[in-house]
Amino acid sequence: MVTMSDVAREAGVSMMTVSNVLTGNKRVGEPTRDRVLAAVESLGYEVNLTARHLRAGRTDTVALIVPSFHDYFGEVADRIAPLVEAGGRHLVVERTSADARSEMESLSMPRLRMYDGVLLSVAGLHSDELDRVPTSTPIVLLGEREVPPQFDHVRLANVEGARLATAHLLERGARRVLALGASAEASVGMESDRHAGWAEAHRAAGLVADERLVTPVPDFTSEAAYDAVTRLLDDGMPFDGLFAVNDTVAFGAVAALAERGVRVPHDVQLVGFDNLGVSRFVPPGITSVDPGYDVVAATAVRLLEQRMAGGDGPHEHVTVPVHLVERGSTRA
Amino acid sequence: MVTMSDVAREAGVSMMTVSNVLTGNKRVGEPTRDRVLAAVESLGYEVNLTARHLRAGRTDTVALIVPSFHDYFGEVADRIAPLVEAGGRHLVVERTSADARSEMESLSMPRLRMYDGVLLSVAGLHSDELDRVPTSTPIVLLGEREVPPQFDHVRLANVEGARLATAHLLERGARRVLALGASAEASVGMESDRHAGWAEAHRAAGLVADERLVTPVPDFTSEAAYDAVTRLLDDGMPFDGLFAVNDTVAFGAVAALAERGVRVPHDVQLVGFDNLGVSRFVPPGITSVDPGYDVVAATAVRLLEQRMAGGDGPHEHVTVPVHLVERGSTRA
DNA sequence: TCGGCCCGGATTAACGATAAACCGAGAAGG
DNA sequence: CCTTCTCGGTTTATCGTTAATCCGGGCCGA
Repeated sequence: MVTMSDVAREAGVSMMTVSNVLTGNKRVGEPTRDRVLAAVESLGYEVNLTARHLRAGRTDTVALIVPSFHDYFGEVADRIAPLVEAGGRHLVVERTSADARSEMESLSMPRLRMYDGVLLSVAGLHSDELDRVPTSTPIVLLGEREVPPQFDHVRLANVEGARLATAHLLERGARRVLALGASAEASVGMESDRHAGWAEAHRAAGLVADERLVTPVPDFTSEAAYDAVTRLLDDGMPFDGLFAVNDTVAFGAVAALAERGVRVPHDVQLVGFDNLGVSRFVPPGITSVDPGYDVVAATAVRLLEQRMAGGDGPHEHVTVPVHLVERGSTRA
Repeated sequence: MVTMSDVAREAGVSMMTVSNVLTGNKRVGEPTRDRVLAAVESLGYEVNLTARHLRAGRTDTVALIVPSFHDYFGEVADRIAPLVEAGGRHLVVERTSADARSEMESLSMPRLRMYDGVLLSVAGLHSDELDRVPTSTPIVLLGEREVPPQFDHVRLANVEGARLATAHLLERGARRVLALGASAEASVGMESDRHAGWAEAHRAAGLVADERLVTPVPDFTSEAAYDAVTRLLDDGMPFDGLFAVNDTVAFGAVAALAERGVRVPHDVQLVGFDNLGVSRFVPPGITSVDPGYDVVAATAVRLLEQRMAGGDGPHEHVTVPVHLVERGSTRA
């Protein structure tokens, strides 16, 4: 492997001069620079980033750690990447399994220290587990779980989004609104927040929410949602509105309804959450709560860059506003 | 920052002993090990991976480089991750923009050298550009473009898949099959291969493919597909079958057809390609060519691990077989 | 009883780069 | 004419690990 000292010898200069030419950290005379570049070219030299990182103490790299590359996380990742690059850093994405053990492992200090900063999408971890995550590397948390105060945190307006969605259904005349994937029991997190919003919308409309309409969806997959809705239809459970806690769940519901001949929005109106790219194209177009991806991404990156720049102000906990995007799955 | 030498001092041993305890590379006596571990614990020491990498010459990390985190690439990434982990290495995902400049940059030797191996999904690069990519790091290419022979390469049976899809449509009675997103002109790559399969199926059935049914879709987005199909319908272009070069494109088509009141599969039968997770749930269920994600992932990882293990056999160019998954968008 | 070996551990020497200090020579300034 | 800069470059000292070697002593077989 050709090293910087080979280049230095070839060009008849010191290693520092080669380094300076390559990084541009100090001025180097024109003729010398040319000799160095020629030597680099002829030897095919490429800097060893690992060595640079060790010496410089920076990696110029930010990690985004997500539970999967799908759906919501894919959308977020695609938006975060250019922002990080704009800050002159490189983005890499790592995946945790959704389970806490592996998530904890991804958070092992050795790995985190490889990055100048980390955006961590918290899926499986509880607040007290996060408490033990070391904080010497700047970290910004994303996601709907409760987190300890010593982290910056970006979350969605979950309760508000669910309320918007449900209120929209009620306004359009739905009276029995399924809360698909929601849960009153989950101690804290997306599913309980969205349950709360669902309930709140009912109260605000002077209606009583029927808790029997709260239907769990294991792992929030389309498959599980499909199964759950199919079972409800077979059991004859009456409903004329459906709030899905996310669009992935909504897709399963749409398929189940279509197969049973239940028309959307004629018989059942439906609203999802996340406004995935594909949701607009799933007939009849899924009305969905848009999480403001660009704002989520921009906020997360801004917070992280503040920390990486050495900012040590109080930790921010930002709730990003959401808005409803109306499509064909609810009546005009 | 607490280093290994701090631990060594605290435990009253040499740094090498600490290193050996931590890596397990050499046997260390029970009492000594305990003292070391106690010191590690009490000081909160964590190994510096950057330093380890520099010294050891390995990073135990594999990079998967993809054009975006969406769709096909998300599916592949989710399957590759566990396989790489199973090999005792860590996976990170990097994104290139689809454009060649940025893709070339991601391929800069310095970055590639940070990894023990690289899985590169080739989107924007031409064969002669790839020719200039240095090969000192083991690389396996994924994707449908033509690639130079000095790389291992995993691709799909594109022509065969397109043929399968089109033949299925013809068999089910379709006579004017749109080739949405295909192109006879693209010198080489996914869109021309799939065009070839479309044409081949017609020949095999003794039919003449009407080239006017070949409709380009810029960037292969759902939006562009929606626009293209809408325009065709408005122009009164007759067709009763639709082969979409991928499911993302198919989604756009489905939405356009639904909005214009064209029934699937009654008026137009439709087949996609990629069999994305959501395709099953988009009413009426998208018949799609399944690329055998698990095989793609397993093959790519196997080839890469062979190279990383020092294998220097001839470079393999594997074409993964595909199969058709029938759903409601084509007749039974 | 003695040479050879194994074991647990310490010493030495990098891995490949950069920060910081240093230095000679010409230019600028008083 | 001497001091003080600035410029262009070199020297020195690590960054935090681990591979390779070395070493003392107990144990073994002959």
